[in-house]
This record gives sequence, C-alpha cells and structure tokens, in this order.
Amino acid sequence: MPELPEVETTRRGIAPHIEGKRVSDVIVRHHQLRWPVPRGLRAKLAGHTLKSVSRRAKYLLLGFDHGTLILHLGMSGSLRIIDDKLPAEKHDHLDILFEHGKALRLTDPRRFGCVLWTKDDAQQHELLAGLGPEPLSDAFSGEYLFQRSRGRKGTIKQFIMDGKIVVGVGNIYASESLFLAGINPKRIAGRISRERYDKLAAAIKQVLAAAIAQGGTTLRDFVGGDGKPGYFAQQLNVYGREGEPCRVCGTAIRQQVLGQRSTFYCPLCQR
DNA sequence: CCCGATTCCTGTAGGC
DNA sequence: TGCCTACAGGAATCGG
Repeated sequence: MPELPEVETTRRGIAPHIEGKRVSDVIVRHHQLRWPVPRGLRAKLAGHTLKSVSRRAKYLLLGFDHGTLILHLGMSGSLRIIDDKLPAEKHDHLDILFEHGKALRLTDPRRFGCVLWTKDDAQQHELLAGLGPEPLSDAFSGEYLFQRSRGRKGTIKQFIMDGKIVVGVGNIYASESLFLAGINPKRIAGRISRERYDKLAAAIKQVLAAAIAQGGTTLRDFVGGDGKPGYFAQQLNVYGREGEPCRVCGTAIRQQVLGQRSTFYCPLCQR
C-alpha cells in the first residue's frame, strides 16, 4: 500500500517520461473515486505542457502553467507509464495521454485514491494546507515531536500516523520505525522523553530513506512507475510478522490493534 | 482541541 | 471446489 516511499518511488519512476511533454488527451473511465474526478479534464489539460511532477505527503502534484492536478493513490492505487495504445483493464480509471505516444495510467482497485484539480497554489489546497512537515526535511526532528506531543493522551503509534503531526508515515512504517527506536507502540505520546523522540525521529528518517532506496514496499498491489514491485518488504522487522521471531532477540513478534490498525512489535526490544 | 469510531471500496485469505 | 465472512487500510468526518 502506498505510503511515502511508494509515492516517492512512483514520482521518480514517472517524472522523466512525462515532464516537459504536452498532453494530447485525457480518458476518465471511472469518475467515482474517493471524491468525484472533476468533469472536463480533457478540455482542461489537452494542449498544455506538464511542467513538473512533485510530491507533498502522499500526494503527487502534476504541475501545469495554469494549475495542478493532485493525485492520491489511496491504499491500492498505482501509476504507470504505458504505451498509449495499451488496452485498459478493469481498474484502470484514468489515462493522461501525451503527444509522444506514452500515457500515464492510474489503476486503483479499491478506489480510495483521488484525482483533483486546482488552478491555485496546490500547497494551499484544503487537503494540503494543514499537513505536518515532511519527515525527511530538517523541520522534522526529535525536538519537534517532543514539543507537539506534550499533553497528548493517545498512543505514540497513532501520534506519528497523524498527518497533522508528520506526513507520510503509514501503518507499515510506523511499526517499523518504533521497532528501530525501541519504543513500545502503546506508550502515551505525551509521556515520552525528548531523548526517545530524538531516536524516533532518526528511526523514521532511516526507515523511509531505506525504503525509498529499495523502491518501496510491495505487499500486494504496489508497482512503481515502471510497473515493477518494491523490495523493502524483505527488510521488514515486525510488520506482518506476528508469531515469528524478532530478528534481534528471537522473541515472538506480537500483533495488537491500536486505533483500528494492526500494530506489530517486539515485546522485549520495545519498552 | 483531542480522541475514538465510522465510512468509503474490493481483493484476498480463511473457515466450513 | 465453492461459498461466505472477516479483514486489510488512508484519511476525512462526525460524535463525544
């Protein structure tokens, strides 16, 4: 499922093929995603040159001179560069065709993703404006987490998965980061020390950077812009490993639901 | 403000 | 083998 590393992998995979290219056509086969896909996309984009492919949180931003197309992959979405004549399959909801014969195709079986258009600064869009810092930026640090966590009564796992605190840390990487930092996911966010938050911020950066380097984590659906899966799943320490031995101490990994999300941790390494 | 529960959707795994 | 159910999950939204 696409978290930040998968979205960044997608961005890197598709950008070189379509940046600077002119849109020739847009085909929308399914308008009802997380929100309705705006009508009239073809008229809006055809003839315009794609200036940039960037990312904010788990959103991909296709920048044109007259606005930005905002894409989110939800939990089962993927974007691929294809030959513009490749027949569409069941869950191929959107094609953006370019004049050089390639197309950007959105596939999303569970349709939790979205396609939105804004003519204004995308960063000011209501979905992006209130988001927390990028985890790989300098603005994200142990000091920042410590300050934001004071008074919070929820668990640390839910805290770092809150997009208003920090973006891009989904269920997989939250469990993995807490393992690396040696913190039990059930701990109350407001009662964790500054020192431990330093370790946690470093762990989040390390896990995300390593996952990006591996092309993301493919559990089921995810493929990068080149249609290939990511390989970080082989390096997961706790996620999906309930009952299997901890790679550090051998204790059986536990699973517990926190905030309606499966959480995995080592009861010995994480206190 | 903060937090937990609910909601969207469909493929897959597990039980019988 | 096939049917049925539970579950997975990002993130907005609602209710307390």
